[in-house]
Amino acid sequence: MIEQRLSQVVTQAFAACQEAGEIPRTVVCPPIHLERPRQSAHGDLATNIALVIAKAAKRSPRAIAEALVARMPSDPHLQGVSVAGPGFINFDLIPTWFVEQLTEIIAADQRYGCTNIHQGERCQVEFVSANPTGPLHVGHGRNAILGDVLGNLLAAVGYQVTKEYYVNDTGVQIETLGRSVLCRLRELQGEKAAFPAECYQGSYIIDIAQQLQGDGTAVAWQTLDERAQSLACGRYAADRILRGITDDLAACGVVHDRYFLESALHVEGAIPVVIEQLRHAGHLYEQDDALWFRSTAFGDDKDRVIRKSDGSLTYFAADIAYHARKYVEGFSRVVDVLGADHAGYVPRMKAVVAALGHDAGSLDYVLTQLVNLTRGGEVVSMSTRRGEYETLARLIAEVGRDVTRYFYLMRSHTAQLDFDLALATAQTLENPVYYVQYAHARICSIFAKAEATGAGWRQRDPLEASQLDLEEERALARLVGEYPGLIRAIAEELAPHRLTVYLLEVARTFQSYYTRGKQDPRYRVLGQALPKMQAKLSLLHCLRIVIRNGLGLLGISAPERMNRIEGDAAHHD
RNA sequence: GUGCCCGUAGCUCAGUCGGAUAGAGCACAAGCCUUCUAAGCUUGGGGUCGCAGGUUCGAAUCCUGCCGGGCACGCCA
Repeated sequence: MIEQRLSQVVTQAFAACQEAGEIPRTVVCPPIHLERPRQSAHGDLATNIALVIAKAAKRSPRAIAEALVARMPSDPHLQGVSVAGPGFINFDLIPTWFVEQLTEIIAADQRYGCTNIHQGERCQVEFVSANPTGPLHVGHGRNAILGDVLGNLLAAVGYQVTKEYYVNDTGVQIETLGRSVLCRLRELQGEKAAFPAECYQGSYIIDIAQQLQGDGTAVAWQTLDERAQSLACGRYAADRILRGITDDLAACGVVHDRYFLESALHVEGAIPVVIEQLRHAGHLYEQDDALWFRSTAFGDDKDRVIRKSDGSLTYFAADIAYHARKYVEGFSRVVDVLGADHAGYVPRMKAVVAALGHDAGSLDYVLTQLVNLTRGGEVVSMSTRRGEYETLARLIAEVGRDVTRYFYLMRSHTAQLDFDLALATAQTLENPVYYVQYAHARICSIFAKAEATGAGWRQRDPLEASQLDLEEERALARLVGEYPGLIRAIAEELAPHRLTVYLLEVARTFQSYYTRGKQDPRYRVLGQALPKMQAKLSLLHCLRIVIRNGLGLLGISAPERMNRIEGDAAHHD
């Protein structure tokens, strides 16, 4: 907030310098980058603009900085501006600069951090989209949580977001699924045959076969021929598995707005239509009896087959129609969250979007790297074939929703993630998610106490700036003021892990401040003269808002009290 | 072989658009509870930012080449 204000001040100074001929008119004013210097001696905020434009302006950075400072309009929040080092401009703020900001935070409340910069734009986030041939495993979990939070973040900057799951409910894999179930069914009926190696080996297939037999469905299908039975089994199993997936996702707090079935594309006849469209635009050609899409014209490594020489369509063909449909539906921005093993798919899909006449930049791919699930240092196998993998459902049951989500979000999605179950469960006391939640609970507890003593927080009272005179309080105020800018940046970069880093810093700064109250009464909130307590409570309320809203975007609860965990008693010996 | 991701403290990882003396947690060492939750806090040790060049006022960050780990390279999905 203060950053916006100061960047305007700098922009005005820049314009004034150009007016005065101190900066050539050919130099474009870059985005003003204001940062919090590591050392307090370097002011409250600093900008490097003079260093950035020095070369283009053909003047020394220091000279430019001096000129900018000389022509800088005054601002009531500034008490000093200086040029330092190679040409940084350091800003010293008046001690009470943050008061308006706190007032604004309290007024914005639940909406604090949300902006409307993308108002009126529709965005679709497609994620999970796992084939309904088996339960979700921990790799899908990362995709699910990341996609869910990206959706929340994009909504926070104004997009009208739709969270979507694309279901491949046709094709080879569903046929294999049907055959797998049918084979297990035959086994249950006493037939003796080796279970095919290419079929799904997991025990859930047997469960489905048992259910089929148990509810009499299998009997009704006995009049059908082999292929029809297999197809029926496939549909039945896919439907059941998809329902299981939906349940597992719900257990993680992930709910999609829509499940879009691939079969719907076939029913609509959407694929021939989009093929015609591409052919018309000259992006297709026939070769070796197959139909090709000239994706190399848009930067792909090689052209891609849409219709195989045997006349059948590729998976890619359906996906083209699916993506074309997204734009027809009115989404101006599309985000697909995929596993990194599908990275090779990105150039051809962007090529499709471009070939259809859209900006390829409107389609973003977020690729999640591998998740290594370990338990006490040992890698847990995730082979679907052998059916030994660790399911997401089991992870949630064992670790819990909040911890699971936080762990997935803690690391950049561009890096592989080691998810240590032993750490997530056994070391709950040092778990960062509890640390952040605890900060929230502690603040709530202080408010409850204030209420109980009859001197509760009165929101309507004006905040008296002079009452917040501690350095730590200014640091906290500055931190919560950075929140909206951070959300904007994170939504732009599609990098939610930065929010966990930020929340941890907020929690840490608060915990440190809080604990000083044990020794130093000035740091205590309760028991102060009324105006001071009111001011401190207002600050704490802002902290509470930021933690609550931040955790909310992450889909993690912000409890008002934390129940003690067994084993903590050791600390009191 | 080609493309993408990763390499930062003993371990797990942050590090924004190139910025001032590279950070946190865990682990280790020493302290702090009559008071708003000690699930906490304070202090300390610990670094060839994989290696070598380059770009420039300045590089963990950008470029090139290597080394190491992962993933992908189909008329499969």
